[in-house]
Amino acid sequence: MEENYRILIVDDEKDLCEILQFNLESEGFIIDIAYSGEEALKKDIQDYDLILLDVMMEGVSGYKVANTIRKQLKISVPIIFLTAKIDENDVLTGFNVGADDYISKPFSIKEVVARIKAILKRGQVTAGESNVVSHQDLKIDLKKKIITISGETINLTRKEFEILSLLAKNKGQYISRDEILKRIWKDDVIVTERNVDVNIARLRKKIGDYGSNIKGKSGYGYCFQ
Amino acid sequence: MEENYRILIVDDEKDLCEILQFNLESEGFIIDIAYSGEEALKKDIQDYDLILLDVMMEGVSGYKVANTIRKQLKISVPIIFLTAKIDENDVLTGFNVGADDYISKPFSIKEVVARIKAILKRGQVTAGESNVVSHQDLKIDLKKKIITISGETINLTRKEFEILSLLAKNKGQYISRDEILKRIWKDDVIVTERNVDVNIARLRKKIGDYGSNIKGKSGYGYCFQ
DNA sequence: CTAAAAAGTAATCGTTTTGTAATAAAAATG
DNA sequence: CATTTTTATTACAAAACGATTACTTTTTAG
Repeated sequence: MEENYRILIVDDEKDLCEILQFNLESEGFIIDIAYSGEEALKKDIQDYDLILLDVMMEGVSGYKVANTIRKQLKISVPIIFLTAKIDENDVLTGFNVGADDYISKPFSIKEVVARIKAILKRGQVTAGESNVVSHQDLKIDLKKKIITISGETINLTRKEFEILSLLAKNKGQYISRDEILKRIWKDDVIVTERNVDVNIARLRKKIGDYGSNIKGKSGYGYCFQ
Repeated sequence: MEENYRILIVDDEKDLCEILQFNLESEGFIIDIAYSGEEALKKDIQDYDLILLDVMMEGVSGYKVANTIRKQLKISVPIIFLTAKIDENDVLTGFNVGADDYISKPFSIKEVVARIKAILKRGQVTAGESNVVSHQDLKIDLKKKIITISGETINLTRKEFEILSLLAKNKGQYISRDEILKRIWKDDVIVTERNVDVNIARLRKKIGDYGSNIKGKSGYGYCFQ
């Protein structure tokens, strides 16, 4: 594991934190610690590659932290829950807030390391593949989230970018407004389908000549070609 | 999992649906939900890569849904049954109607995800490519919802496309107007049977020479041959 | 806290699709 | 073969759909 992954440990048991820190650091990870939920949320979550999160903490619980990270901060960093509970219901709650794994205390350090590596590896594979979609002079860098036309950067908003990416990734195929909403807006908020239209219009304007590459067809949706 | 697989969850337990939805979405799947068998059959089954189907539902049961998908709609999308029953007989019935897997409640989310991935991986070859029905030079891409004649795209409206697909999927078989209405118009609106005629006429015109492949027979309905 | 940017809403207008009804043509029936 | 029933076609009307605009709310960043 050559890359130096950053891991945030969130647990109010100081001793446990230190044991984890020591072992994970000797595995080459960069460790940061928060001793409470409140403290964790003050960190720049974006900066970490993985979070080890204790479920049972005074004040803001681990579930609450995870929920905030997912629903409010909208960060998809992998989360591994640490818990003393072994109840099936808890496992469900954990997954409910988007946990990537669930380790019950007491656990062996080996196990924790193995799971962390498994998850980080999993993310790497998908990260590795090509992340630039291009069509003639229009290039979409899916990872950097920028598009360029003849090398010149076009300033798109997040939604505009997502829509263009989605359409470009499915070149030649019509995608319904409903599907676009489902895939880009998820169900964070309930918005009208007109919203898609409006964003398409803004997008078309911004990408100039390429605007006409986005076709709309009654009853089918939009298509990039 | 880079490709965005679409999964339809059919279950009348709303909570369970949501847990599944949340977790599968965080795995990168695109989720759609139907809270009953009836609702499921109104969806465009063709659009999904996999269906998670509860067996025990009020009204139209999971078995019935699966049966309709296989026998009537003639769609070979993978189906995973979800069930509280652990009776061996039920397992048999499930596989009988073409289930690809069978998961008993209560199940862990992990298990569900693992099985879904296994099935999608298995069917990778077919899942990626689009489902095409062809007759000589006329090709109907059921997923992209496009028809081409000698490679040239023919512009069909949604209803026209649906009718042609239905007839082509049941090549050589007469389908009554009543049946066509039931399958394509569902019971959204009540329209006269003449409507079918009109759409057939429009369709025939658009597909040129192939128009004569759509036969009408008094008292029987229409047939593509 | 304020200003700018982004996202969302609503209203309007033009277009496409769909539905209906009238009529002509074809098929079935006796 | 005449009559009734069913089907095909056409023209038109209604409804649904989509693009665009102006405006409001929300979010972001300084």
